[in-house]
Amino acid sequence: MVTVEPTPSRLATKASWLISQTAVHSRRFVAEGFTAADARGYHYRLLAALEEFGPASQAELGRRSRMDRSDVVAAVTELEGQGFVERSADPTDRRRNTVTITRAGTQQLRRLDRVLDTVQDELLAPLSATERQTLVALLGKLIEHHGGVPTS
Amino acid sequence: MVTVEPTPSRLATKASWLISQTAVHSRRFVAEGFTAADARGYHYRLLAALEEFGPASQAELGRRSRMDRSDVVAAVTELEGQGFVERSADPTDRRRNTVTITRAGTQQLRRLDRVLDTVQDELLAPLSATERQTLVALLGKLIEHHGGVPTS
DNA sequence: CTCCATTCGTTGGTGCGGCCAACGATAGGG
DNA sequence: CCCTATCGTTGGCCGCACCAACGAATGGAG
Repeated sequence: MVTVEPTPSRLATKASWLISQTAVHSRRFVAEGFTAADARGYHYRLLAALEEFGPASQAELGRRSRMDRSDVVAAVTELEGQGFVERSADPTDRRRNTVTITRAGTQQLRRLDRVLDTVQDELLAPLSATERQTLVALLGKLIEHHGGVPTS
Repeated sequence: MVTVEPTPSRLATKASWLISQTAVHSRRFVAEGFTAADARGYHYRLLAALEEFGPASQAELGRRSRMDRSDVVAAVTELEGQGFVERSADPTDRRRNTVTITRAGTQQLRRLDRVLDTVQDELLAPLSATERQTLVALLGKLIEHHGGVPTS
């Protein structure tokens, strides 16, 4: 069956645009939920990395969560101010700061996790469960290919 | 069959992160190709809208290409400086500027189109033709749902 | 015909995410 | 011991998206 579509607006054929545009919507949703929790994307990424892989130096954190060292500085400072992480001097290497997630930080992480789950539902609303899985799988494949996820 | 995966790194389960991250890669590719052509994302969107729907006022252009009026001003000014569009006073409404794409502008659009096709291939490299179609379809569905594409 | 609300172009500013250059301090291998 | 690499930090830049406000112009209601 050939359905005549209303001209797919050339943009709609460009994956790069589709992805960027979807990211815009996603960011909007995330921003809404996160500002309510007084957090930003970087915060979640740092907290998640800390919980998954344990305390680490800031440089190491940057590698794990794919952030620039300088951005880690700012984010850690903010998280520290909120009491979600602690900076301590690394005794074995005085160049390093060991960053540790606090109890409150773990709680914040849980909070943000819930926010992201809500976002998930809003963002993927028009997709069936199967489609959602497919989308996540495809995107995962892409990211895996392009530099991959910090998995160790 | 149960394959033991290396712990999907909680981030990899968050669609919002997957999308944002994929967008980052996409943006990087696009930026590479576009800076070579001395263009930016906004430029493509404007040129594409102009070619598809014809000359329009800046406000109208903003609606078509989902940009803020103020950003349209800047982008049109740049495109005008490059000779890709022309600003002319609308005789029927002196508030409006009628923006028209030039011959050179159309050529630039073709150029950028080719760039985006190249980006497409790099970005979607790990996906089969079928998977690419699926991905595009799913993303299209999402965008359609959230505000949709400027199709008229 | 006179108001009033609306639209348009424009200016200027905000925020996030991502990046780069440079610095002083420290570590560590040749 | 020197040289290179790493670490934290500062300061800056870019792209994209968005908002507030302004004067100029429009158009409809009374």
